[in-house]
Amino acid sequence: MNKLVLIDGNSIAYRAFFALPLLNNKKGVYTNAVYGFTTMLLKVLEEENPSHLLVAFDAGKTTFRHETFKEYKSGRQKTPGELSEQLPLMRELLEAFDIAYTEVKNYEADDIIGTLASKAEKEGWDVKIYSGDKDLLQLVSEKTSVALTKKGITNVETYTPEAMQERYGFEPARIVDMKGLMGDSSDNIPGVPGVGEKTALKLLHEFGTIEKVLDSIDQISGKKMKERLEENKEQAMMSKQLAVIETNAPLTVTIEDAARKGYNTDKIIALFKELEFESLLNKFDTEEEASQELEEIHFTTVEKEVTQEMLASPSALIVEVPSENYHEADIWGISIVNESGAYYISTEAALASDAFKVWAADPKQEKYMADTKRAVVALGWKGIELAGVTHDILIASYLIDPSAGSHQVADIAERNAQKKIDSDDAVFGKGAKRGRPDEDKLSEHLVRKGLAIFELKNVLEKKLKENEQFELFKDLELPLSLILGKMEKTGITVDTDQLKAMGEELTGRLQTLEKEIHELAGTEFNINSPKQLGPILFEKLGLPPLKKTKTGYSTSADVLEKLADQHEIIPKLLLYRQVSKLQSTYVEGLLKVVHEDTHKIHTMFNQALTQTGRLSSTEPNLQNIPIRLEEGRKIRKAFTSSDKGWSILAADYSQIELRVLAHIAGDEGLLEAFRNEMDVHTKTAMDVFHVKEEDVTGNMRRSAKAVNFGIVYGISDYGLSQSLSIPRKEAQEFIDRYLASYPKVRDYMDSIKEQAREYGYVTTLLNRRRYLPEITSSNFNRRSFAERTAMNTPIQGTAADIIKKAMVDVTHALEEKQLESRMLLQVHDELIFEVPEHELKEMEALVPDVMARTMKLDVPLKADVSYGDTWYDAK
DNA sequence: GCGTTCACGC
DNA sequence: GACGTACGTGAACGCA
Repeated sequence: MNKLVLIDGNSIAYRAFFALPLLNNKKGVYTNAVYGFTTMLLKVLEEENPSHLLVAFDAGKTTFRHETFKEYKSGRQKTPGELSEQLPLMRELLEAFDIAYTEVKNYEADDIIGTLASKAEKEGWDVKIYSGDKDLLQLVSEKTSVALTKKGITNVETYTPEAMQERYGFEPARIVDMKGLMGDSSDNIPGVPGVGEKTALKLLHEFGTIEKVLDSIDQISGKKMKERLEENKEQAMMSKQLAVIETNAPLTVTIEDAARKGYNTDKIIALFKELEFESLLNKFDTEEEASQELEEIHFTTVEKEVTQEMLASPSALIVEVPSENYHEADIWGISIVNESGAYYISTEAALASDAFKVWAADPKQEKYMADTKRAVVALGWKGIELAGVTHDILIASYLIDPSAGSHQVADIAERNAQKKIDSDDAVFGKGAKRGRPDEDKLSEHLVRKGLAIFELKNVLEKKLKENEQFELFKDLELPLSLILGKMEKTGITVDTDQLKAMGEELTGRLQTLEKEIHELAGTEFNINSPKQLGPILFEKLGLPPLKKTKTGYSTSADVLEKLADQHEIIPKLLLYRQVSKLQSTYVEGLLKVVHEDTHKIHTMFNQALTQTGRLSSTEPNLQNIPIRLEEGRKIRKAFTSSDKGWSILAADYSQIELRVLAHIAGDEGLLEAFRNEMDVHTKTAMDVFHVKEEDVTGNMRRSAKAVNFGIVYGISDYGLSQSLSIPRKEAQEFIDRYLASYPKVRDYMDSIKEQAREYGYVTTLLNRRRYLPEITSSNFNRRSFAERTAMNTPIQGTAADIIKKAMVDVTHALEEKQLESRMLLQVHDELIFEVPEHELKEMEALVPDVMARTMKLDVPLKADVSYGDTWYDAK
């Protein structure tokens, strides 16, 4: 059976354009709409596998509809230039795919689709239409279905006559009646003023068609509504007429012209390459990838003895640790590149060589690396010291542009030197397929990476200096990477018996809760599945669904909390969620990663990931161990010191972000609060609500705290309204009052946005940089997000700068004073140590002092400190 | 394997 | 009208 797919080209392009960030290729050509259109096209080809396929485009500005109504589509914002320049590219793409497309003067894409669909139906074909425009729904029939884009581009909702009935309660042809009543502001179709979707549906359900509605005006309730309908009879009829899709447009193409042909892979690859659609290329470019374009290289393979000649300074050094987790990990091989040559050294040869070990540990022997921490930790586990690293391209690349998705050698090379080398994934395979390649392939790849580093070092160093980021790189991030490596390798001791005991208790409670919940629900189901839980709460038990997700009902905690007193099951569900989170993520999750013999956990800090300069922590994440609820906080009892008689000491910055804000903005009110060591949320409440300290109520302080939180994290009025459960308008009022109270903060917010628009990026106190290309976006949401980011990043990023510097300073202080205490963790504004008893008093004074003095701001920095036997007790 | 939903921290 | 709202990581589910 023939199957014709018709795509509304302009509509899909429009959707794609707004759904995706403004991508462009190296030549500066915008590609996001073409990209989105392409992904949609590929999905259609794969899922529908149609025998016939055609893309319809709108032609020109005027259509036959303008004869009926000359204002048709007037007032519509003109298509952004960034989008219109992509339309020709879409045609190029369709030609490469050898897919039919057409446009017809005086007609819209809708009419072409309507005409072809009607012809195909008459031939008995199946038809499917893809668009973002609801008008097309009038074409739905037993033979024709319409897929409307929902969210993004490839996420569609398909309408059949049954689905129409379910959604609208009427047959497809009534869509035009609905539009006749409602109008359509985007097409400038007037309809009947005051009638929206709800009223239109009500009227149509009652009377059937627009004509019948207008014939029965006297039966309609509401004086105002009667008047409106009476006054706008003609306008309504005209609006309906405008909405009707022409199914007999004069076409030059026939449905047979839409027959699919095989496409030309070479053309597609060439176009994808030009547009830089890397991810899509893989689908077509299976064989070609290989090393054919790579430059020729020469190197020496060392299986036995490492000679002095190979160990020059400076050298690029690759220590290949291929597994994601580098603790106690295999090293596949080593390469060294320097003035004397390029060498691949087998791991065995290197580790057996005293010369190599001495060179590696010699701080005077300069090394350039990519991901120093990975190598330092992996070598550290094998008892080999590494020092003298003076450049790390991973860190340099991250500082130059944290938003660059990958900082792998191959990607850095491509971005910064147009130098082509294979990615690790291409050489080693990824996921389940990853494995050690044969020795020739491995050695060549490692040497290529070494050569790339040797070249890239100069390029990146130059960029860092241009950006005034060289000090940030050299004095902060590079030393920090070694410090982090040491912390990771040291690890933190976990009392597994304690964890296991907690696990058993939690299991018991979960079983009881599960039984109770099933009884209250009257049926057994998987409580962990929102998909199963939703229908039970909102259908079976009849609770009101307050929020929806794209796949069904939302059952998140904030929804459940609002329903807490409506059904006994709700508090039990909330408790179940809380307990099962503790069980799965924290008890079971942590036990899985505790080292059997040492009882230690070794996390990995990612130093080159966040857009703000913060660290992140994985396998496990030790930056989100529970603290707010007592129940969860007990997990911290399992984190202990590694030696008897030692303590866990924690020091955390007090309100570091707000202090940074006070400093950057120079706002007297805020500065005063900190200089006088006031409770900053109370102070904010006083200033925002214009009351005396003693008149600040709990609620005022709570609101003030939420606003401060919002300022620190850059949330929107929407975000604030969510956190305070108040209408968005009130949230906006809070923000306005805040800014009125702190005028210098308002000035800062304005000037930082201006700076972002002018330079395209914002910076922190230590010149960390974040680019914000969307600050000039014509899309409100994109632009707003970029603006909030512009305001927030200097605050959060400077706070990150400060604690990172404190870590370097503390490390130096520990060395200088020859203390045995060890730094174990960083949690954004907090440092955790293990401390022997005889150093406790000294550390208690030293750490907060170093933290406070690490940077001089216009406000004092303050750190609080505490200690105890476990992390729990350090409170 | 991958996307979605939920929940933890700052 | 689009559209989705601070940043991260991880677990479980359910689809492919």
